[in-house]
Amino acid sequence: MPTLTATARRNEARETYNAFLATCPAHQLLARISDKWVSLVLSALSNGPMRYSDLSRKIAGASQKMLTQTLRTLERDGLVSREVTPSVPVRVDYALTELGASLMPVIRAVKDWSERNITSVLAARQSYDLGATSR
Amino acid sequence: MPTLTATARRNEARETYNAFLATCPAHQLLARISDKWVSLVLSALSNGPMRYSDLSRKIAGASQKMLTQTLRTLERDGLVSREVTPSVPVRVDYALTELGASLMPVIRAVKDWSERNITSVLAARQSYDLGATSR
DNA sequence: CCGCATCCCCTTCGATACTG
DNA sequence: CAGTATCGAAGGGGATGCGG
Repeated sequence: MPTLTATARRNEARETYNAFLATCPAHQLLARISDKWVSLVLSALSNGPMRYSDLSRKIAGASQKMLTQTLRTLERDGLVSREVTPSVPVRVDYALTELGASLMPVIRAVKDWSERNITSVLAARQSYDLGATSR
Repeated sequence: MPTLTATARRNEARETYNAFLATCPAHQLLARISDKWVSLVLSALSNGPMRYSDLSRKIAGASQKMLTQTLRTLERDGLVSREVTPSVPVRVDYALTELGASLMPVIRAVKDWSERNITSVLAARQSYDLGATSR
């Protein structure tokens, strides 16, 4: 049954490939920084440390849950630091670590490319969509 | 009822913010290139044009559906070109456009940063997870 | 003030089968 | 060879309420 073996081989190839992807540094980190809220949080913190509530106000689109979750993963990855002041009420300050700061130029590069080329992309989309309707 | 108005204001703030995000070039394009398969497809094509089946073999982890979908959006955004040769059987070639090629340095920058700093990130994770278990 | 836990929707993605 | 169509499972993310 050649069909079965072909399918089996495809599955095996996929597994192998995905295992490779899981250990690929570039891909892991791309996945991190491309998270919907990560770039916004890092950008906000690039101007200096902020309290949780400040971030919450600044990044109004994020739910509490997403903001906390994002900050946790960033802390875990050593990109931001978290300092708790056990006063009443509690105060928590977040700041970019050195590692986090070193990532900013990369984020800026993405941003720069985007702003330079967004018009081309938008034009391409319009032209593509036009072709679709006339078909 | 102050609670209600507070909630209402948060919702309004969120909507405004999300509307802003939807029109933000940097965010739109970050979302594009950060798609799981986009960087892989672009990297594969950076060595020269490839046929659909070649891409499918090279990027073994992607399902047919995802590969096609990815190629469609990239074509729509003007980052890759799609050329159909109506022979029997059909032959379709994909290639990077000039715009797509101009994006490669940015992708390379992300990759370079990742490879330089992955050890730091991994170390940070380990230390973070250690602290959690001992707590 | 900060954050965790629960519930629930709704999108996303893989598997499979079918067309030109 | 190069897709398209449909279905079902899985998980992201919001709303809400409680705890320190």
